[in-house]
Amino acid sequence: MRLLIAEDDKLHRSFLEAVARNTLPDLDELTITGDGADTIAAFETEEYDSVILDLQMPKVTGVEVAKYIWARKPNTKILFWTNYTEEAYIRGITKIVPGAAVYGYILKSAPEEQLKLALQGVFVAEQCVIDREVRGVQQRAEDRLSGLSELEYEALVDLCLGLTDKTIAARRNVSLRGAQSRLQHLYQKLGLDKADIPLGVWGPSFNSRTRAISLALSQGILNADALRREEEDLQRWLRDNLV
Amino acid sequence: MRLLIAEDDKLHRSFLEAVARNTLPDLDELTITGDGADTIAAFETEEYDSVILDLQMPKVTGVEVAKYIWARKPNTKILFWTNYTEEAYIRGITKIVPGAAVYGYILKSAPEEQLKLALQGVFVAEQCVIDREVRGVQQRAEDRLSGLSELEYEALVDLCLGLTDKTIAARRNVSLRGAQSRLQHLYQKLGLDKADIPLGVWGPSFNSRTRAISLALSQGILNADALRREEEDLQRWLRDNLV
DNA sequence: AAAAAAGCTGCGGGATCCCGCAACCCTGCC
DNA sequence: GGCAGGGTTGCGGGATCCCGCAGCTTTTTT
Repeated sequence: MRLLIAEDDKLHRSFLEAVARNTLPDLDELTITGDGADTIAAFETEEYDSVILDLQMPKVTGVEVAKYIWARKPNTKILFWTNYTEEAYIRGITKIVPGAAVYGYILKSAPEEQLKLALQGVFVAEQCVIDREVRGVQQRAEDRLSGLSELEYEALVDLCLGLTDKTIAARRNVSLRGAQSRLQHLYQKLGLDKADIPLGVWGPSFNSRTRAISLALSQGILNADALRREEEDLQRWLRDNLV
Repeated sequence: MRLLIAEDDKLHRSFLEAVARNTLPDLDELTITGDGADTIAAFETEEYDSVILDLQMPKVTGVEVAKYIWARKPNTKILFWTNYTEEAYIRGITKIVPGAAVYGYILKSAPEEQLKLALQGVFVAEQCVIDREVRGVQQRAEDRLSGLSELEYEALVDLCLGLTDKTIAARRNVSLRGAQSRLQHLYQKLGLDKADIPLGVWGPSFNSRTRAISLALSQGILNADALRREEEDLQRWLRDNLV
């Protein structure tokens, strides 16, 4: 068994190494990398069947690394190991996980015992091991009443990047009204129409557009990391469409 | 010497404990807490002259804890120990540090050697020890050309919370035009007028209001944590001003 | 004391946003 | 076939936002 560990915090790194070494008896080879780019580089020169991935790494996210890995070797077993249960990450992962891949999702705050179980479950028994909390978020995201549809999520991203309605329309290939319509649905889903809005005497207290961002952030649907990644996509698109 | 360590990640917790124990010879008492509320509780029952604070803790931030501590015992020595150099935190801290307090600011990513030096510097020699990187951010924030003034920062916060111009005006006790004027300056400072904006054929690509949020987040002027705290202030204000 | 800088304010107007209404696709289902 | 549901589109209008211009006060600088 050949294991690759990608984690930028050195403490967690050595901790993971220690636990892996005495939980996985048939560990032949172990490599450790500190950021996304290194991880991909390592994966290019060597063969690994198992990977532990920290999601928030400088420059290249864990999600992107996973995407890269699965694009090449879809049967690589990946254990995601992260701090928070941000919906943005979970959404990103469930979008790229190939049909019958083996993977796990565990929180850094989980007790060591759980980590050991996850290691064995994913890498030895080849099961999917998803943390309870994470599973909860996943459920909610799939629920089409409380969760956002893919279209609404796209709209949210564009909104948070600071685009105008017109630009959103152009980017997503819909009419102006179409873009506005998506935003409208987004507002509803986020609960912007609800009594959530305490009307003062000065009319409505909130600006839907910016309030939507605020809500999305506080509910963990989006985070700064995810936004940074989306910003790059946007810049690429802008370059290609300057006309 | 009585030391209090507040840190939610258990790995970092034990690491800190180990380093503190063999760097500070005259350590009489050592308490460790895992979140902000506990920290404050501990501080209420016992006396401590030195504290190590993680900034991002669940519920009550390190900044708030520091505020509490310094409000009672201004000569408590505090070492802030955190992951990132978010301007929001730095701004929060420099706002509450009492005149001649002894404190330090060090990054989790710093080598162990630096941590040891900081421990001794702050707790023994009673110097202020500020990490280079952090110092850089601090400088820029104080620079009135690149940094935001307190007023502009307030406007940014209100903007990010999703308020309308009208509500901002009411909250900050200025006229409607006054609020808009602040926003206008904010946009300038953030570089929203610059060539940063690649005009497509569809006119301007960005909505100033939302783009400002995007920029502020990506530049680390604000973060989700800081916003959550501000949201609470806002809710309080809303309650008091429903007329 | 004079000059400069920073901030607040009213006015006005063009651009943008938000959204109800109605019509028109599709797709899937009875 | 019929029919409901999700998504898109055009139209129209009221609310909001953005900002230049000009005048005012306050603070800081010279």
